[in-house]
Amino acid sequence: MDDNREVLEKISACPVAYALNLIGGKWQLPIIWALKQNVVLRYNELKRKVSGITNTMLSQSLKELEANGLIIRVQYMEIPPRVEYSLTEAGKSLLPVLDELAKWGAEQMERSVVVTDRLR
Amino acid sequence: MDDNREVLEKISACPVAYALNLIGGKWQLPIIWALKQNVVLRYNELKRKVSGITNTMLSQSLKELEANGLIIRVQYMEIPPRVEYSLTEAGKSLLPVLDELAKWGAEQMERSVVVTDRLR
DNA sequence: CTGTATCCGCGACGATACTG
DNA sequence: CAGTATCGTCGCGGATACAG
Repeated sequence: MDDNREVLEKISACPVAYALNLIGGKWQLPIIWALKQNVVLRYNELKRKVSGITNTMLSQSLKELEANGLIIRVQYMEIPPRVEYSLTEAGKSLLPVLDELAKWGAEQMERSVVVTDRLR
Repeated sequence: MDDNREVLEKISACPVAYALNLIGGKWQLPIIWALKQNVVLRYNELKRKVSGITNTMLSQSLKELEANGLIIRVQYMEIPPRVEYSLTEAGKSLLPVLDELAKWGAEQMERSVVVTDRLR
């Protein structure tokens, strides 16, 4: 808990770092993107929409996003099980920012056709 | 070169991914942030401003940023050597977006004081 | 002063199998 | 259907030494 405070103080220095902490992971944005288009998605639907993601990563990323208050997980007590994911208000509030970033990205794409790389 | 096209098409699907490709590295934003404050910085000045960065990473990140057209490297033929880094127009055009992201990050910080984590 | 070269540890991530 | 458990690998990034 004291560790946490230290870390927080470090991050406080830069809200951007904090933001990247929430959505900087490899799959966070793809997931949010999918939820933007579809509003509500089940686990397997997400797995299909977010191309290339594995169970491990999807499950883990969803947990992080939920813990950070960006998505909501609703579980129905049925058989077979059904779980639905959607964006919280906080999650939705990110969308305009994402659009800004996308706009900038698009501008950059026009400028230089060559990617230097860092494609994980 | 054909590889590159393939990759580009993949990234084209999402300008955000393209953007993160340019500035999603661990040190890209800290470096840009430093250059925002100081306009022009020498190698060792950057190393001091960007706390925690190593030679390997600074050098590498600078190369990527330059190759992507976000910063300019000016080398003076003197002894001892002097090299100055600064933002290009493209680099500066990122700053408003960064501010937006920072604003969002700040909002999120207020909402939840607890970081779930993903602190690289 | 401004980097490059080398070596290496560790954590992110993936594949696969399995469970409630 | 919706995940968890386990294990392996891969490469990012750090430390250190050295070069122009």
